[in-house]
Amino acid sequence: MNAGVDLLQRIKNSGGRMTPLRKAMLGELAASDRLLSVNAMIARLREKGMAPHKTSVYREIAYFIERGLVRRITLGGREDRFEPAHTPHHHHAICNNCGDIAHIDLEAHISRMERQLRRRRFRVSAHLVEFFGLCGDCR
Amino acid sequence: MNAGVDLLQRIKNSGGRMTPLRKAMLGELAASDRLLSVNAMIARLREKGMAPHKTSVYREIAYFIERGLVRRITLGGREDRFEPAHTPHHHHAICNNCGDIAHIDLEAHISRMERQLRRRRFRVSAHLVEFFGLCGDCR
DNA sequence: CTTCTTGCAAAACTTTTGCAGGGAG
DNA sequence: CTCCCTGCAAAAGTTTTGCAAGAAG
Repeated sequence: MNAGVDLLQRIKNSGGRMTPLRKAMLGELAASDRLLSVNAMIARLREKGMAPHKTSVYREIAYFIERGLVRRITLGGREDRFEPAHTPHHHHAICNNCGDIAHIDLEAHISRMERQLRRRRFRVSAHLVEFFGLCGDCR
Repeated sequence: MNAGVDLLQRIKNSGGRMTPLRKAMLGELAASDRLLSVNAMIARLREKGMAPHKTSVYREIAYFIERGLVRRITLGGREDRFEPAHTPHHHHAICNNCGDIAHIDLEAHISRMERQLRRRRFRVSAHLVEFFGLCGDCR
C-alpha cells in the first residue's frame, strides 16, 4: 500500500514513531468498508491477537486526527466513528438493517447547496451530509 | 401562540398534563432561534427563576419526542440538541463564531440526491444535512 | 539517557434508570 | 385515592487526563 509509506513518513517527520498499534489501527481503518468506532476497532484488533487498552486507542485516534490522517464522523449514535482521511471527501449511505456503509459522491449537489448558502451571505467551511435507509441487498 | 393550544391537546389526549416545566420547556424551544441542548435549556429556565433537575429535563424531552413534539439533532458536539418538531423539515447553517443557527430549505437539492441514491438501489429513510461556517454578520 | 508510547486508574460528561415523595385530577 | 410528575441518587456509556512503567531511538 502506497498510502502506508506516506503516512509513516508524515508521522516520522513530526517526531512520531510507527508502532505496531499505530500500524494495526491504520490498517484496520483502511481495510474496513465501514466507519469504525473505538469499540469496533478494539474488537477487530482483538481478532488479530492484539489487546490494546481503550485509552490508547482513543489517544492514537486523536493523534491521527491532529496529523490529518483520520477523520471523525458523528452519526447520531452514542459512539463517534472514524475513517481514513486520505480518501477523497465523500458521504455515506448507511443501511439501517445490515450496517453496511456505502461511500457516495455528492460533490456536485454539495457545491450547488453551498452556492445557495453563499448567496445568503453564509460562508461554508464544513458540512455534515449522511443518508440512512436500506441498501439494495436488504430491501 | 396557536401551536401551544394544539400541543396541550395532544398531551392531554394521551393522558399527560401540561405542567409548568413542560410549558416552559416548549416555550424556550419555540422562542429560541437556535437548537437547545439540555444544559442550554436549563440555563435559560434558570434565568426565568426555574430550577428543574437535569434528569427531569432529559425525561421531558424524551416525553416530547415520543409524542412527535420535538426533534433530536446531533451535530457532532458531545451534547445532543433539540428543536420543536412542528416546524417544517429543514436544515441548518451554523455559525462557528457566534453560534447563530439559520434555518435553510434545501429540499430541492435533497430530492435530487435521494434520486441519485435510488438509482443505486439505496432506499433513503432519513438524512443528516447541516452546514457549518460563518454567518453574514461574522464574516 | 532522553523522548515517545502505552497501560492503568480515575475523572469528566452526557444520558438513562429506579425509587420515593409530592402534586394534580 | 389514584395516577402522573419530579427530584435525588446511582448507574451506564463514552471520552479525557495524570501518572508511572516501558520501549524506541
